[in-house]
Parts: sequence; structure tokens; C-alpha cells
Amino acid sequence: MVDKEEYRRRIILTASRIFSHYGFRKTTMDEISRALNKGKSSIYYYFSSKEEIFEAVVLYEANQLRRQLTTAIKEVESPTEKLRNYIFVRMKAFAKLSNYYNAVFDKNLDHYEFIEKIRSRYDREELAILRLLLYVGNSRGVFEVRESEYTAMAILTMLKGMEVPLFWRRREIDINSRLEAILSLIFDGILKRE
Amino acid sequence: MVDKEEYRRRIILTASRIFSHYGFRKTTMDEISRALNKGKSSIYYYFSSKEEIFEAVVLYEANQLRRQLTTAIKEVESPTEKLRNYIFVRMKAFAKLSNYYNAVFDKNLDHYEFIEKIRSRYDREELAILRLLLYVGNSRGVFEVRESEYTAMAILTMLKGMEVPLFWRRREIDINSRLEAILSLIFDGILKRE
DNA sequence: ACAAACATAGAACGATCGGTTCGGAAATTC
DNA sequence: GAATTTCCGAACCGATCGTTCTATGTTTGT
Repeated sequence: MVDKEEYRRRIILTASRIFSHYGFRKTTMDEISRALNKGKSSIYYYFSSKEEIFEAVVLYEANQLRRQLTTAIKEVESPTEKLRNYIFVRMKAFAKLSNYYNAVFDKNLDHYEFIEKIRSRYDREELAILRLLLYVGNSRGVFEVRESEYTAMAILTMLKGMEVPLFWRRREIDINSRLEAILSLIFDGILKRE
Repeated sequence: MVDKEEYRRRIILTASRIFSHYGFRKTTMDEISRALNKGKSSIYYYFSSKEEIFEAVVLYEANQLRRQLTTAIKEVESPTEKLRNYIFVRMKAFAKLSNYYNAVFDKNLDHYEFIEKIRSRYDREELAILRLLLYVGNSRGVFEVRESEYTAMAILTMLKGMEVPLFWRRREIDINSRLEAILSLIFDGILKRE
């Protein structure tokens, strides 16, 4: 292999697929290596442990989500639609981002530290984005928000509140209608009534 | 618990859900019992081993499929639609019936005997149904088949041939278009051209 | 009320599994 | 052809998992 970094990427992609299906615990190094047509011990040349692979996978997926979110915002113009897109993409993504939850809810995996680190960094980013969206909408006269910081936090709290039940409920319809409900709630409390 | 048989059923249902997600090997007795809010060893009062549970699950799902197929045939009138329905339901069901394949393709599970038994019985049933469909279509002048027995076997062989790749390919579109292709092939070779 | 049966579960056990290490063999680079 | 990179089989060992055993609670029949 010419580029070591490229091969690490391949491992991350493959491991991600298996992790997302079986979770951290049930995924074995043997499976990962077999999926890559390599010997089990060869993986250790690129990653020093199974956990390190998992960390890389979670980080990778977090970055994926970040990109999805920013493009979703840029896609539309009006602040209303930006916020709407943001929430939709976020929720849909989290519904798929099962690795994350497999790890968080696997009580036997008590090494959350790095996940907590990613999560808290992520929270700050999300908060900043939401505040920006609110601020722009405010100055354009579309929103009417006094304290953008706390409103952003309130919205984020709502979104987070939706994450856990999202994990249990399977029906797509349910997710969509719940999203619509949340959205209409947020907008009715936010939109300037003329 | 009043009815022991009822509780066996509950175990089968729960185990089926877990097996179909994780496969035979990765599913632990502990998980099954936890999902039932019971102690691990309590399960052994109803089933004598993990394999016995799995056998019951496979049998249960096979019966489920049988029912689906017969109702799918009864739903429509014309022989063409009957055959069409039959093949569609069969393929869709097999795509979902992952337990079966998890077992068959898990090379470490070398106790196929009971699966082979179910399978061969199933083959005979399917063959009989297909022959009947062809026979009825024939006598109604919709099909033109000389040897319904061998034609039925040929169709069954085609269907079986589709099962394995079905297991690897993920895209729904692909399955559908392949199904259509198979169907049009079968019908063009079967339908009486006037 | 009290056996007999039914139902449950905690503890322990032996076998297997699975993550990791290590030494060295291929393959590639210089 | 030496040096470096990449790969892997074998082995280690702690954890895991299916199963058994024993004991305790719970229902049923009389």
C-alpha cells in the first residue's frame, strides 16, 4: 500500500459498516480483518487497539454529519428554511448514526470519555450554528428572538430530547410526524406574527 | 405462567427478533433472557439448548412464510397474477428471512441437519404449489406447459439461484428490477402467444 | 394445611473466543 | 542487497458464554 493514511481510511470505512450493524462489543477484530482480506494481526500495524478504531469511526461519522449539516444550510436561502433543513438533516442523520448510540447505550462500555469529548465539542459547534441561524433570521426580521444564546440552547435541548426515543421507535412515519410537530412548535414560537 | 406452550411462543418471538439481527452465534442466552425479564437459566426450563430455540425459530418463520405465500395466491384470480404474486412474496420474504441465511452461511454452525430437513420438506411443498399454479394456468389456456413437473422445478431453481446474491446486494431497486427481469423471462417463456 | 408439581434464578464450571503481543517472513524502497 | 515497510501465523490469557446444579419461591390439588 502506497499511502498508510489511505489504508487507515479503508479500515475506518469497513469497520464503520460492521460496527453500525453489530455494535462495538459484538464486532470482532477477526471480522474486520476478514472484510479487508487481511490477517487479524495486520490491523495492529495501523491501529493500536479495537477501541482506537472505534474512536476513529465515531470521529469520522461526526465529521460526516458536520458536512451534511453545513451543506444543508447552504442549500437554501431563507432563515426559516435553513433552520428547518438543519433540524431535518440532524434528526435523520442521528436515526442512522447507530454507532454512536450503540456505544453510548452499551452499559458495559464504560469508556465514554472520548465520546463525551466529541459530544461536548459537538454541542458547542451546534450551539454556535443555531445561534447564527437565529441571529441572521432575527436581523432579517423573520425571527423574533431576544436572547439568541438561550433560545439556541432551548432548541438544542429539544433536539437532544428527541434522540433517545428515536432510537427505540422504528416507524418512519412516526419520526416524520414528530419532526413536523417539533418544527411547527419551534416556528410558531419563533416566527414574528404580524 | 398458566400455559407453558404460550411461554415457549413468547421465547420464540423474542429470540427470533434478536437472532434475525445478530445471527445465531452473536446472540447470547443472556440477551434472550434479559429481553424476557428472566434469569438466564430459567430459559432452560422451556428449551433444552440454544440450538433448540433456534430450531423452533426457524420452524416458526418457515410456517410464517408458508402462510404469507398461500394468502398471496388466494388474493388474486388469474394464474398469471397468482404466479407473479407468489414469486414476489417469496423473494421479498427471503430477503427479510435473515435467520435462515445467517445459519446457512455461518460456516461454524455445522449442524445444518435440521435446516436441511426443513428445507427439503419446503422444497417439496413449493414444487407442489408451483405445479398446481402451472396446471391450473394450463387448463385455463393461459399457460402452455408440457411437463408441469419439470417446468416447476426449473422455476424453483431460478428462484433459488436468486437467493444467494439477494443476500449480498443491499439496494432495493436492484432486487426489484432483477425480479421484474426474472418474471418477464418466466412469463415470456410460459405465456401462450396467440 | 401441606405435599407435590411447577417455575425461577444465582453460582459455578469448563470450553471456547477474541483482543493483543511477538517473532519473523514477504514485499517494497532506496 | 540492505533497510524499511507491510503483513501474518502462532500463542497467550483473560473474558465470555452455554449449560448444569442446587436451592428457593410459587402454584395446584386434596
